[in-house]
Amino acid sequence: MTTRTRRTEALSRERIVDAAVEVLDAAGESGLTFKVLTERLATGPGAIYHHVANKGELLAAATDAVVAAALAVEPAGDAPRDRVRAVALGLFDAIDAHPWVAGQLSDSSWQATTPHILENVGRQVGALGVPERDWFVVATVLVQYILGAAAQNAANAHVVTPEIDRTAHLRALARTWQGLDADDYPFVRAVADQMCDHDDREQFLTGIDLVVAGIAARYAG
Amino acid sequence: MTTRTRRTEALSRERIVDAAVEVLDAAGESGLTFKVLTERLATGPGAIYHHVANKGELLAAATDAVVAAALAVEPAGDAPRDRVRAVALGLFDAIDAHPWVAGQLSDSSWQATTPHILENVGRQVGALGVPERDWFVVATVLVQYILGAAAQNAANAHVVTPEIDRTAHLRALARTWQGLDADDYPFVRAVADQMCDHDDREQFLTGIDLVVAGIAARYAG
DNA sequence: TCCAATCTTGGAACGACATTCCAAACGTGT
DNA sequence: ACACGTTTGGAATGTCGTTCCAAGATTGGA
Repeated sequence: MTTRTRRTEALSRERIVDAAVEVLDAAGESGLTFKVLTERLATGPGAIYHHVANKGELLAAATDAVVAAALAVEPAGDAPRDRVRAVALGLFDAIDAHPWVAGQLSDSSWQATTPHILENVGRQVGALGVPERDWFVVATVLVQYILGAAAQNAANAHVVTPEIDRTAHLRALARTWQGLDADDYPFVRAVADQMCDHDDREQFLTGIDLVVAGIAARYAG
Repeated sequence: MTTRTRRTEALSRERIVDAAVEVLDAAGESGLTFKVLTERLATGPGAIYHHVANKGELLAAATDAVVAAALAVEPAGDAPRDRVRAVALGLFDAIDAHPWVAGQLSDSSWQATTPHILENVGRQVGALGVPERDWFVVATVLVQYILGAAAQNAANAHVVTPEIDRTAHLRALARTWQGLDADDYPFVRAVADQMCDHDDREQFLTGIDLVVAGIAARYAG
């Protein structure tokens, strides 16, 4: 027999990443420091650095853990449109629940996760009637929209922690938009009220449907 | 007369933001420190803090400056589709030239720039045949795709500074994708070659066309 | 069972950073 | 010429990521 148990549960890369995710969820990206991590794991910095190269790698691993969990659930539904929606919503909700993930999307180190996402989205693309030579372009466009919309939603949601404040915040923002210069911002002033009433998830799904409709239109018989 | 000239050109918020943009372009987000900023402006930290609240505000102001410059050019062309493409490409190229902007998109402090972008994109939406009650949803979807695609492109481009390395890097990445598990990643393996040959700008425009096509399909006749 | 080789741990120390504080220098209005 | 508010720049502070090293724990072989 090789290893049984230790006095305290053994420190491992997985345990460190799990703790990092919990800290990030609770305190955001700026809340993840080696100080709180050592306190939570009851150890020292040196021990952590023995399992993780640096903070960037830790952030990337945490991001990967969240994304992998979101992609683990099989998309339900028969129609390719429904399956695309399911995968997209899974990612959207994951980033909404872990807003710090959005900040990692523009960092290059996380790009190891890209194939994982592309695979899950891409599988639905073929069923959508797209010829194989356009698979990459179409799947990538979908991924770009999904991650872009999720990231911006996370940025908006980041402002208001308590759920109740959302309405008040949107109302205040709408007033700001209404107060913009009438010559410079006619469009923004016109849609200020719509912004106030919109639902983030519904809006996201509308975007997915729009892109899917564009794909269907282009590759229709 | 109030102020004429000083020994050295007076320090101002604008001069600080301009210097910050130059440093960010040259050294990236991690390269912008108060040390290099004080050296470049030949002053001390206290002087800078008298014009700027903190580093976050400075980053937001730099982002705003870049975005505002990109939106300043009037979109040419008659067809709404061409005008949408012009605005989108302007933002895409701006973020491509200043990759650090992508990292700010998921930060909430920059959101003061959102109306500016939404206005320029939204103006084209009405001409696309979208009824006024859907203006906000459709315009927002477009903005989300534009910023999401540009951000991911910036993340990819960030890896390779010299232009020549791009081909080699893509080829190596394609080999990695080919080597993935055949059962878990059939789609990614199938599109690895397409990924290798694609052009970023062209791919981006295809995405724009796809979304515009979806809009046209939904609101046709 | 004991020993040496190796892996793992955690605390101390370091350099870089954002930010604050303050005293001197500057310009303005009287 | 004088007093007052503004602007400046350097010194000082606390936090952070990271490195280093000596002690502790574990493993495989004699």
